[in-house]
Amino acid sequence: MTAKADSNKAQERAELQRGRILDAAQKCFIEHGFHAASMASIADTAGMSAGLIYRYFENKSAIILAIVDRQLQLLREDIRLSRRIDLAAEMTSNYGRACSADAKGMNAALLLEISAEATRDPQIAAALDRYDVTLRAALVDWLTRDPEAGGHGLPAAVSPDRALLLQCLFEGLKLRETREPQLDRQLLERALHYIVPLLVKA
Amino acid sequence: MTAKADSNKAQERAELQRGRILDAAQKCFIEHGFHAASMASIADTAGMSAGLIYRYFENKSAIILAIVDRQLQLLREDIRLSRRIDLAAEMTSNYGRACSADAKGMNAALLLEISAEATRDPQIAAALDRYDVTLRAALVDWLTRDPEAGGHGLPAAVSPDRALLLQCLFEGLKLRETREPQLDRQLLERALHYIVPLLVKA
Amino acid sequence: MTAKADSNKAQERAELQRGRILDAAQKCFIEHGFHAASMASIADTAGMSAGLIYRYFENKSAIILAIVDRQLQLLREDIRLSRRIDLAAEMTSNYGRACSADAKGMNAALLLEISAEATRDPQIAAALDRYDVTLRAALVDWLTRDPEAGGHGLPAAVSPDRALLLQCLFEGLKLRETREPQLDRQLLERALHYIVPLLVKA
Amino acid sequence: MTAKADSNKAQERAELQRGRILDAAQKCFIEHGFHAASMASIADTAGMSAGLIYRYFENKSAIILAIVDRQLQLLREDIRLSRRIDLAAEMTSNYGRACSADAKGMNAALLLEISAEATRDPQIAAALDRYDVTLRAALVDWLTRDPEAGGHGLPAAVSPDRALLLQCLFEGLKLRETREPQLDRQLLERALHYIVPLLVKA
DNA sequence: TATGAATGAGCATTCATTCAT
DNA sequence: TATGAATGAATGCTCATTCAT
Repeated sequence: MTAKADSNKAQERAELQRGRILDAAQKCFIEHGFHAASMASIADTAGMSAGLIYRYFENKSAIILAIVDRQLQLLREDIRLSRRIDLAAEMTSNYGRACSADAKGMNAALLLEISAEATRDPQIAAALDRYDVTLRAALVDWLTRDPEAGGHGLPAAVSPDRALLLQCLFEGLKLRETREPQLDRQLLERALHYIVPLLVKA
Repeated sequence: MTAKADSNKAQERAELQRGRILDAAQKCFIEHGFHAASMASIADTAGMSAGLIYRYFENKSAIILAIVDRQLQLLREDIRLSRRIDLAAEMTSNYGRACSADAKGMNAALLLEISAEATRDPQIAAALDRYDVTLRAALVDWLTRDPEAGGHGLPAAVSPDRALLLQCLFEGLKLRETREPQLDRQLLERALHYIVPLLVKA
Repeated sequence: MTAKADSNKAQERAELQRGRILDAAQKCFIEHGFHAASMASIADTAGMSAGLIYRYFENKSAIILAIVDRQLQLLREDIRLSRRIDLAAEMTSNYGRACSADAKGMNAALLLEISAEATRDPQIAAALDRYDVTLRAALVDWLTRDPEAGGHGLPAAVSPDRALLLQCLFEGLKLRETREPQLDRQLLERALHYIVPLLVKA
Repeated sequence: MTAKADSNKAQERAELQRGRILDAAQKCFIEHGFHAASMASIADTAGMSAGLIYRYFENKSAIILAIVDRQLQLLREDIRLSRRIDLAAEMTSNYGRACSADAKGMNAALLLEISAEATRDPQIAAALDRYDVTLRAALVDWLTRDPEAGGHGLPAAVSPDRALLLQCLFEGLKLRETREPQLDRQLLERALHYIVPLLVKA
């Protein structure tokens, strides 16, 4: 089964290369923005020739889209709603994480770039929309579900309001991350510990 | 004093031209983003030649900066905190206003573009920061001030927390505008009428 | 009427520039072929920057198409069928004219390039087809028309055959031009003076 | 003699591979032209890797040259002049044959491509010239030779004229094939049956 | 003041060719 | 023998900016 093993190895390597490219691209996109980042700079950052990138991605748009998908996945994981958690504490500890230009990890600046680009690129808008819809549904479910099932037992009529507010708060906080990465954590924690309980309780 | 009159007239005209250019630029920036919008398209939209723009602005960056300044001014005027207003109602009615590509009025997409650009351009970051600081101070003052003076009489220890939350809410709402311009206003109003009082009351 | 005069002058200049570009392009296309000729080489030959070409032509294809149109126009003028002419003598004297890489004038090598490209590019094929149809119709008319009207009075049933043969001979001769530009003119004249009369006579 | 046998086998295999490559290349050249056809597409069509091609051909030019040689060989075989044949009928039945993109058989589009390229590439021009000279000599011989020896017994002074005309007719017809592959065969046959006898008879 | 022709650097992308495996 | 990853130069094209008019 050498052939099969070889094919596996090749695919593995391909996936590795795609990863290298995406990491580099993310760095560049954060540093310069989607449009201002050049393929040359991405190639340079990835330590490969510009031409090689096109073996792994059809074009620049495909890279952007892949980054968007990866970021939205991370964003989704940013809020874990399986059980009754201390959302305020979680949001506080998430604040500013990966705000620097590291390649992996959800990045606030990138969310802005994505959101801005979504107002023009329908594909990105669609990806964001998919994310929005799933997240909102998960929030509503989490708020409505019985406390014994890890939910908050809110009346179904109220949950959508609260879900919307939570989402706005969450995104407003992400935006703020880019402006005040050094924001006082105690202030933040106090504020969130005041408002979040009021949002998840009847 | 013909000379002085002429000079006044000239300056007036110059200011008018700058306005035309900024209006056109804003339209283009909203439609294509800062980097993708070309000077040619701005000139075209403004109904003048590309070369002429350079008589009024040193380069494209200068236009971007001027747009940022103008937008922040508008944003500042968007929230009037002189007296106790129904903030929830105001925020609801503001939602989606000027979301279309008209030149005047704060535009949500443009705020995103500006915020994204601020993570790279120090001058824009500084402008945003100036705006942030003023707004936060005004909020804190408004929350702390005596009710008789149009404030909410919150304890000075609490106001900063609430001000931060209000700002996050504002901005999260702005971001949401770009994603769900058709959001149900009744849902939005209900949600805001729930949360805003919790933020401005002790 | 300075405005009108200026506009005229500008258009005149634009037409002049287009001409310069087409001349340069033709030279390059003859020398390297449609695909191998680079925009840079065309710009260089035309003595202008590459970017400027795009003010006058949308893209490379548009230049190729313009060249094709110009060449077919010249080809059309190569055969004048208004009266009974000595076609053999005319074809002989046309042979090899403008075979060198000069910019103006029908060029045999370019006809080959055009014909080859027509097998792939539908727009070029359409242009060639238009040319073919008009030429064939003109030939048929010329052959069928009454001798008193400058025609050859051939029966209508025969003219299409002869027109086809004349066209093949004409194009075969063009192809030969590229292979034997130094072909003995006396040999050519003798041959044509033998066959052409047999083609235009009943 | 295992070594010798092995060597024979190897050479045989090499020749086979070269054939595969040429067939694929021809298909690609017809479809896209010499310059627009990529080595990758040739490799793909041949069902092998791009790198392997370079074991059998030094570079792309070498492939083009090999194709030219092979095509001229086929063209040479296309016209059998050993005996008095019905040339008109043969030309008619040949018309449009192999016009499709099959690998074997002379292809009209490819002849155009070759002829066009010959105006630039001296090696291709030389190959074409060799072909021209042989064909012309064969035609002259065929026309001059005694009818009893399968010729047409034309005076030696006339044969060169007729040979030239025949060649122009052949090639003009090849060019026409690319433009009117659906040309009415009856029209064509009638036309050729009129002109060919005039060319081979005194 | 105003134009728009002109430039030149930069962009995304392609492709013949090489080479480690 | 055969692969296909990798390179690097070249290509068509765009665009901020300048400048003669």
